[in-house]
Amino acid sequence: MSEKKQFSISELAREFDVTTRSIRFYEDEGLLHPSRQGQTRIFSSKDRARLKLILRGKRMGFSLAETRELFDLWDETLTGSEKQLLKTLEVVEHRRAQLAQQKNDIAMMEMELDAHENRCRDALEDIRQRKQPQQRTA
Amino acid sequence: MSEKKQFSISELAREFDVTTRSIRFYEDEGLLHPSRQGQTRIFSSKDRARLKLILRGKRMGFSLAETRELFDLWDETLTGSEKQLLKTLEVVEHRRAQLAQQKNDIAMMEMELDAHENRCRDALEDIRQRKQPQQRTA
DNA sequence: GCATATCTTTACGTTTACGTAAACTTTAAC
DNA sequence: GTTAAAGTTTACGTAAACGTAAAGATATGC
Repeated sequence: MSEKKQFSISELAREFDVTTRSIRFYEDEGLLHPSRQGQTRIFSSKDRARLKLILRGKRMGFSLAETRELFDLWDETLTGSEKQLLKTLEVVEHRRAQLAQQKNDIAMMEMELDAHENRCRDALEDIRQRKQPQQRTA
Repeated sequence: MSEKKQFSISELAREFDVTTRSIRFYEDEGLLHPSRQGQTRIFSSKDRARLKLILRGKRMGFSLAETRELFDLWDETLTGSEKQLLKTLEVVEHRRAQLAQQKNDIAMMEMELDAHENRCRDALEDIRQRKQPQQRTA
């Protein structure tokens, strides 16, 4: 079914454009748990998926600690007590709120980019027509 | 028109829940340019707006350097050469791509949160009914 | 059998974004 | 006139997330 089940550290590094140092660091921090063949790390497709999630988290501005918190919660889901599960639901709600905030932030920023792009194009027009920049109606 | 035009450092710190240290740091890094009354910093409503943007950038995972790049570009728009303006448009496009990626990331994450919340609720049901966790159909 | 490539561990260095403390000035209150 | 509150500069400290270099094991090609 799946494309491949095992990966070397440099394969993953190439695929996701990160250094091997980073991958080893993520393991040290408890975000990845590759198995070993002798001394050499063997990464499963689950590790690969997790690496993808780590990098997505980084793009979203999450710290490694935050991403690890999520990983730990997911892992707990099968074995957790009622109390743990309830706490998980709280964390999930908190993340949702964060995402809502981020969506808002993105929308605002997009509007600003639109506005500034327009100003920029106007300024370009003025330059190209060798006109003095005119006062435009807001 | 505007609510207020001048702010002390601690007023801004309270309003946005940051430390004065951070605000001074942002000034050192060239992100804020308060005027001075003697030795004391006086922040304008423009500074206040910028501080808001800095913090929004942080929520979105931008570094201070990235936010400063935007500020500098905006400031350049009025005085910039054609070449500078064209470069600005490039940067704007790049930011748009980033935002598109982030929106994608957020959508994925929301789906995962949904899935995990459901799993979590199922597990809770099982516990509350003192049943053995059954194999559910995927 | 020796070079090359890929892997390993260990460890110190670096950047970013502040925290924290010390020492001092200025303004307001009593 | 001195105590308290808010401001200042200077400077060392710190956590996160790696970079970078050293020194060595392991396998593969020629």
